[in-house]
Parts: sequence; structure tokens; C-alpha cells
Amino acid sequence: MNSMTIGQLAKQTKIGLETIRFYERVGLIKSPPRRSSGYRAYPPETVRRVRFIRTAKELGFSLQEIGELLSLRVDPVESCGHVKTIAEHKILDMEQRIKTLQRMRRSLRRLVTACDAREATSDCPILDSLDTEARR
Amino acid sequence: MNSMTIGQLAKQTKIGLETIRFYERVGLIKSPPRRSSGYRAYPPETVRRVRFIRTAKELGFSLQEIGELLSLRVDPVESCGHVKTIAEHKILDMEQRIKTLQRMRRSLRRLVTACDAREATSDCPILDSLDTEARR
DNA sequence: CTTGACCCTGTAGTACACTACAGGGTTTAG
DNA sequence: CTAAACCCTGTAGTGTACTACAGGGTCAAG
Repeated sequence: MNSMTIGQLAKQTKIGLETIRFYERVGLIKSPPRRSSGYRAYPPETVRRVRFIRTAKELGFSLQEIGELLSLRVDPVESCGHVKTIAEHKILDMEQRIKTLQRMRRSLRRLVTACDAREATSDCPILDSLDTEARR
Repeated sequence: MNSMTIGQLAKQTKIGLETIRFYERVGLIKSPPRRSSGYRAYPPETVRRVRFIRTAKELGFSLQEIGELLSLRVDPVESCGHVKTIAEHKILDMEQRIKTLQRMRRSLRRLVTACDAREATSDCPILDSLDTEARR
């Protein structure tokens, strides 16, 4: 009996247990087996899945997108080419995000430098991160 | 007269004009001067600001966080050390995001490779991106 | 064998970020 | 001068993602 209750899962993932039930309702977590009492009995690997959901949410992915990411796999049912196409799109999207974040980070670093040098900055230095922005 | 109407601003930034008024209400864009008719007359540099808001939103920043990013600058009023502290926190947050996105991208790339090789993957290969995750 | 901590379903309420009117005034092309 | 296109304020409605009960059953320590 290595399964866990919803309360244990909530504690280990730092997600409220009502939220876990909500994720089940919307299909991000599949309905776990139940004890005779009706209590949910989660297999331990659910922890990784819930942690991924939390992490992806912090990155700004919607629950819909998170569901897509979680469903990506090579299996006999889904066409491999289809999965590949989706994965490649996600890769491009992530590269775009990474680049934009790097530009913002660069602007902030310049701001810190200006701070140290007691130089005045432009009205809104973070806007400089747009300057080399590639069009989406 | 090089100022622009809200409709022109909306078109150039691909943001609905009701949303622009909403951003003004919540303080992300300052109230522009008005024509005698009451029409908003935006200075052209507002375009950059609105574009930044859109870009940052796509990255998953909340309007609150975007406001903080926009207000970061070295000026005579705000303490430089305070600004620096905030900027450094934002830099760390962005670095965390970048790393997590890079790990996800790596997982997706492995998935594409497995696809090409007709190898089966684990049930949910994107979860592998958590494996080397640094604790927040 | 009770009592406090835990779990169940179902429904309602909240916060955030828009989005859509209603009812009215302004601008501009023909 | 008029009609379409635009803008104004104010308020109400929507979608997403929770979050909080109500009313009830289950488990585990003493």
C-alpha cells in the first residue's frame, strides 16, 4: 500500500487539495483509483505530474497548454508525425519566450549597472528590451 | 500634431481599444492629454509601452508585475538601492524561468528525436524536464 | 467508542483580465 | 450638411483558474 491520499499529495506538491480535485475535473490529472471508502488513492508518480503543472503555470502556460504538453508522447495510437509537429511548435514558442526573457534580463542588468554608476536612465529602461525584438 | 488617437494606437499595437482604456484605468498607461473634444491624444512613444505590455503578458507576467517592470528606473526620487534590489530579484526570477524553459525544450527535443527513431517514449516525456529542477 | 483530523460531492463565490454594450458626442469624406 | 466612422463615460457580462463552503461520511489515536 504505497498509494497516497489527496492531502498527502497536496502537501508534497504545495498545491491546495481543492485545486487538485479541480485539476481532476478539468482532465489534467486522471481520476485515481478509490479505496472502499471512496477516498482517492494516488500512485506516487502523481507527484511529478502535479509539480509539472505548478511549474508550467508559473511560467505562464494556461491549463489548456499544460494539458497539451502532458499529452505529448510517442505511442501506437497517435500519429508520430502529428506529435512531432506539435512538439516542434512548442519548441519554437519556448525559444521565442527564452529570447524575450533574455532581452528583458539584459535591460535589467544595464539598469543595475546604471544604478551602481549613479547614472540616470531613460524614463522606462525595460522598454529597451523590445528594441531588437523579432516580430512573432 | 504628431499625436495619435486610441484607434490608431490599438491598430499599431494589435490590442483592442477597450483594453487600452482598461490599461489606463489600472495605471499601466498614464492618462494622455486630451483634445478639446475629449479625445485621447497619445504621444507616439506610447506604442512601445503597449507593445511591451503585450509581450510581457504573453510571457505570463501579471499586470501587477508588468507595472513593476515598467516603473523600474534610476531617478532622483526613488532610492537607487531599492530599485537595484527589485531589479536583481526580477533578474533571478527571469533566470529561473529561462532555465525551466530550456529544460522543457530539451525534453521536447528528445521527444522529436524519439519520434524520428520510432522509439516509444515514457508515458509523459515532458515530465523529464523536472528531473534536474532546482528547488525554488 | 468517541473525537478530531481527514475525505467525499456539489455548488457558489472570488480575483484577474478583459470584452461588450448603452447612450451619447465628434470628425471627416462626399 | 449629412452619414459613416470614430470617440467618450459608465456599467455589465465573460472566461479562466481557482477557493470556499455546506452537509455529510471515514479513519486513527487514546
